[in-house]
Amino acid sequence: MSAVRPRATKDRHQEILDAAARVITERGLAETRISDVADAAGVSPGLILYYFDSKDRLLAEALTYANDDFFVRMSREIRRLPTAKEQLHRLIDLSVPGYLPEDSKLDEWPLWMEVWVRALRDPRMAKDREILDQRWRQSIADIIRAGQAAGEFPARDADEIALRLGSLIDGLAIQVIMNDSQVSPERMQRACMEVAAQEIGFEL
Amino acid sequence: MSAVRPRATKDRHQEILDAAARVITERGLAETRISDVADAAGVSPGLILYYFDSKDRLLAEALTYANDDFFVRMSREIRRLPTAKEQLHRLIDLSVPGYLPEDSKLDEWPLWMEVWVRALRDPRMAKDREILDQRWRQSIADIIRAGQAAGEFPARDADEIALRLGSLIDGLAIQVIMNDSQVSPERMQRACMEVAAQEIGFEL
DNA sequence: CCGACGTTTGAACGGCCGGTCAAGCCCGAG
DNA sequence: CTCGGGCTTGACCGGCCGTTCAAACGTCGG
Repeated sequence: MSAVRPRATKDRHQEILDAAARVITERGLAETRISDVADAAGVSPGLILYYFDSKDRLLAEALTYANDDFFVRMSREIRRLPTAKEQLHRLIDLSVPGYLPEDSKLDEWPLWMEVWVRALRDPRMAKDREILDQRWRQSIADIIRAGQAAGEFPARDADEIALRLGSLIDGLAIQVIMNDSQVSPERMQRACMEVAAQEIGFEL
Repeated sequence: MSAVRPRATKDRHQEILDAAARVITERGLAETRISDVADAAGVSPGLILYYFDSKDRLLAEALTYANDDFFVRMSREIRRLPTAKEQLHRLIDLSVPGYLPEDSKLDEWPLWMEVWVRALRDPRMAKDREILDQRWRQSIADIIRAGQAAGEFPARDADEIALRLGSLIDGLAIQVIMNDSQVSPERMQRACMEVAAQEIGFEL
């Protein structure tokens, strides 16, 4: 049946991408071998190269795929919440590494950092990174604008605030992920909420 | 003469570390080969391993060495300025990639990002990173405290502000370094100064 | 039951690169 | 001038890993 083959193929594709993302998360991009991915996916090494042109392409695809996936999940979850303030609160909580009890969800921050490093020299990855980052800022800005339109927040430059808040989250997340003894997840969460309240103009 | 040999040895050591830092900056940690460093230093590949135990050790040392060096240079330059406000201004300007006309000074941000990625799995590097990061926050906090003691700034929690400002700088620098079309060096500089003024409590 | 084709395997190849080493070089001491 | 010991070289080794490939497998259509 020709209708089942393409779907099976697509599944294999994604299975391998998932496995690759998992391996990269735990071993790091530089230490990830094709055979590691094969093991994680439960297939033979040869099959990896049957579905992907090269190791480099596979890893690059895995990085953007995983981050894109995280973003989609976050957006879907946030859209359910009624008020802008709650949405923002949730976005921050989801961004703090280790703050919420993760249900077997791989941490996206290490993958993000690999994207950064790779994007420095890989133009294709640089383009993907910029798109993902713009979406990230955009989604923050959209929440702020929605809150302003609903009268929740006073009128201010949403894009500028989104840039600052998003960058602050990035910078803090780096330290939290490194287990910095001075920057606990709780402290990061609090700092983000306070800055958000102050910049956007709402009460905590 | 036994007094001259140790100095020559130390020079060679540093020459190689410098060369390694340069190579890592332009090729990336993962793509840096021993022979690249040898070429950059103008010596033979064998000599690299005469001075360093292994490639891994060399690269790890080079990363912390270069970042430490940058930090020392920044501190020295800042200490010359008379007021806390000027010091802060200078610190921000120096932190914005590509904002000041660089005089043949290698950009430390790509090296920082390599440190982050490596620190995720290398405990020794993790320790060095935390120390460097603490110094970074500390130096911001010290400037703020000095300004408060001098009556330049109102009394607030200097450590908390330093954490926020430092993290904001990190997060913004990432995007600037990636040549993000929405985040120019000028925009980063302005955002940092405005946040600093607002958080610390001074007029621009 | 057969043939065909997409999928999967794992052995084998080949290049690359970290690390070793024996040999020379340089320079100062005696 | 000669000796000695660090310093430097570059050829070489060995293993690792990305990639290739021929063979096998399984499934579906006829």
